[in-house]
Amino acid sequence: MARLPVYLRTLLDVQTDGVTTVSSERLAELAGVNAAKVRKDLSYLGSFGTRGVGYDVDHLLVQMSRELGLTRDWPVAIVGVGNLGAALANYGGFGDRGFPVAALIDADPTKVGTTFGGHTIRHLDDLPALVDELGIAIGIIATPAAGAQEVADRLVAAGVTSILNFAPAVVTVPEQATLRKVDLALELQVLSFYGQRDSIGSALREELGVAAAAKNSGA
Amino acid sequence: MARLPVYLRTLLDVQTDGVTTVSSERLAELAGVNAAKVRKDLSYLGSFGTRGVGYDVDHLLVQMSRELGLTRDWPVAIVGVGNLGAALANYGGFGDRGFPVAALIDADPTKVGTTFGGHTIRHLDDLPALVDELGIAIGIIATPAAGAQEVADRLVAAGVTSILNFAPAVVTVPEQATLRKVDLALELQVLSFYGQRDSIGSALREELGVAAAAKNSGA
DNA sequence: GGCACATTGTGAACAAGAGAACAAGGTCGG
DNA sequence: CCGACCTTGTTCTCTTGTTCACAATGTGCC
Repeated sequence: MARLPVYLRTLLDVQTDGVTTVSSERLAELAGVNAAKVRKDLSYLGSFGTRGVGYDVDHLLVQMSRELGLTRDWPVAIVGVGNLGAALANYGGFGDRGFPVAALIDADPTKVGTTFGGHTIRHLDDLPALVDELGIAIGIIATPAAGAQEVADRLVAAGVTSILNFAPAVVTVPEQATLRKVDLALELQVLSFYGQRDSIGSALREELGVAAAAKNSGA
Repeated sequence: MARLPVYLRTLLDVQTDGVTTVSSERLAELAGVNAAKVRKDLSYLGSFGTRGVGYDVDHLLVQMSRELGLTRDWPVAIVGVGNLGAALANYGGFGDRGFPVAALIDADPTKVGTTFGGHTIRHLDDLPALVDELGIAIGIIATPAAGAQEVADRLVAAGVTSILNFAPAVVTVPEQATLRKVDLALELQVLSFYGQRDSIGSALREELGVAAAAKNSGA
């Protein structure tokens, strides 16, 4: 379930506020979803709520962290140290949350060996060794679109079965692996789609208003 | 439909290869989806295919660009010039695709006035003026979680109705606005969830195998 | 100790989305 | 000009996910 992390974050927030129990309704409000959905999602992990009272925040956090596999660190390798890869490597938000950047990888020989953000950039060919050595669990693809599929194949071959793809390309992986994608251009295009609809909406309202009037007067 | 941009990119690829017509089946294969879904999605924009032949790539691209509102540029404002915001500002992938970064905005007085990547950072209070002046159509929230909701409110108040939220927080906007979110930590947590399941899978197989054997021998 | 109240957990209706199958319609070869 | 073939557009079915509603159940008060 992709909603568990949202609940987790919400629970951490209320925990910080000193709250010890929370009802499904309150949690739903804070997480921006339906209360029934919250209860169903939580019941999927087992029954940890007390009827009449709600859920114990600490207990729920423990269970949820365990379910999400957040009781350990998951070392991440970033493949492709271009603009985006460098940005992600610099972005501190990963390590804080249990996903330390353990390796930077590129295929460009002029980049390999240089240091960036405390990491020496390694060559893509070293991937299997790095996986063994550092226990890489997750691979982030930040290459141009053209190289994405090959990188994914190599990651899987090296034993990395969790992949996050930032490249604007369709990538497929064998069933044993998990692939998620973040496509920034796609998000913007979807926004532009809605923006477009809204703006032509206002423009068309007049025109259609006129057309409708004409049609009415015509009929 | 969030799949249109994927089709668009795929069509651009095949166009580059000199292909002039494409069947729904081929398009589906390249886009990684079902052929029936492709036909249904495309028919939603009107009937542009020719039976027995397929879709004309150029024609489809024109129609699709229009539908997605990509016939014009959509100036983007990035709010929050921390690690992530700076990374996004540096990332060239936006401008190329019709989403030029028109403004960098922050609330921190020590950042306001400094220049980054060719843009002078402006204060959040200037937002309405910037929207008028530069025609900002899309706002990107790259602030810490705590400030995200306020920024969203201000964006909407200034007339920006398309918002992309990178902050790890639940943000709500009025119905007239469109909000999409990209949550990097969430993506990693989902991956860790699957990774966890797989690894406990192998660990549990033994244990459950033992347990099952014990149960069998006991019965 | 029992009763009213609050809240969970779940079953059942409902809506949305995906996939398969088929009819309509156009193209190309003869 | 006609027929075989190919591909679209659409309908129908099925699955999946969401929401509603209610019974089960624990808590605190009297």
